[in-house]
Amino acid sequence: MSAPTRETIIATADRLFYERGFEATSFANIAEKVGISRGNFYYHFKTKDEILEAVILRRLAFTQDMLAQWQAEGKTPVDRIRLFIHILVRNQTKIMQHGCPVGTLCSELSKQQHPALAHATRLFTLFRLWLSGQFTELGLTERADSLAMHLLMRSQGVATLAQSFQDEAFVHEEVRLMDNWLNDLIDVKG
Amino acid sequence: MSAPTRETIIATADRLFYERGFEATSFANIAEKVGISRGNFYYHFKTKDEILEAVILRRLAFTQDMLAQWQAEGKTPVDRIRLFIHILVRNQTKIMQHGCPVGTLCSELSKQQHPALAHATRLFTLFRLWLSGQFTELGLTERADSLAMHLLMRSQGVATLAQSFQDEAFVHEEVRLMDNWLNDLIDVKG
DNA sequence: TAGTAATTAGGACAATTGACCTAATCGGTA
DNA sequence: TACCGATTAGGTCAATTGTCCTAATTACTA
Repeated sequence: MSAPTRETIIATADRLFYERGFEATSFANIAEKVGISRGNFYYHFKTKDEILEAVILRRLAFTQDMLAQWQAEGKTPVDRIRLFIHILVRNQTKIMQHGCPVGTLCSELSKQQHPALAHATRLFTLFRLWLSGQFTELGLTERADSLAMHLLMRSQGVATLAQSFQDEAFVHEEVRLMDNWLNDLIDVKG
Repeated sequence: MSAPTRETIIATADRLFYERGFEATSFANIAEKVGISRGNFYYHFKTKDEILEAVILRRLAFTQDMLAQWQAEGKTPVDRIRLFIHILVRNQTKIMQHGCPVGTLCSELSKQQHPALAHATRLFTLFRLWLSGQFTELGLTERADSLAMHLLMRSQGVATLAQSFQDEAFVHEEVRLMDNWLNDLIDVKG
């Protein structure tokens, strides 16, 4: 199996699924962007679900790498949680254009009642468990999972409204509120 | 023009767009559900964008009616804001199945760079202005719009995660937190 | 060099899409 | 009754979809 070609296909599909959505992206679209024939494409992936599966696996791997990097980069749990919060600012342009890669994919798969929804939700779970670990480390063991879900919820809400309203100031304001929320959380604790 | 047929088509399209998404719903799907021929359908709506426009207008009208009813039903601004918060519980089943009707539509139209996105966003704006009015009435004039966006953001986030995780308890917990948030807001003020 | 497996290209397939057309039928009016 | 516009049904159109097949080409090995 030719790793480069296959990897290029997955990377391109990943980008197109994010920018246009899964259903709206066709085999022809991907093949064209990659610069190969549809026949060649079919040699690597028999069905559309198969390429979707590969894209999700790729995203899972990339997400795990990113979380591992945050784990090394942030000196304290609070620093690390802030790294999560600030993806909204770092990826602001893309989020305002296409929303959150995880949220929009899950939403689409859910509507289509697609069996891969469970796999896609695993992406959320990665963040959930990682965030929950940070809160546990802060001594908020019992509330850790709820707090993780709460932060996930807020980032999803910001992404959705940012995509609709195209309002840059709103994103910054909500990120500021999340920072304050985090500060209050450790103030009360300490 | 036959109002009943046309209205039935719009209502059916509205439901299908919500359940399956706009792109994933075809003329044939709608016509079949309504029980008319595709030719008849085309008599009422020339293009797919035309039926989308009609659906958005219908939703705008229904939303305005709902907000007017809340305005009459809630005795205080706080009561009215709570009516908004608790749609998450009242429509929980549908939200867990298909997400928020407004958020998922805007998200899809944004990905397709569909010109009707601006119209769909008007749905958000209706809620935004109405909520902002309630906060203003509470004396929080300067922060009113930010607070409105904040509540919209939270309801969107809850809807997205509820759709992905299918977690009923999470929805109730976040609604409780929103209630507390509202209480704190008026405590600080008073 | 010869041969074999991996890879690629190009086309074909049935099904479905949005769009369009024409003929039939309906309802109310003159 | 005769007429006419409003409504409906059914069929057609080119384009695109996911899927599949076969032949050519490449890369590697004996």
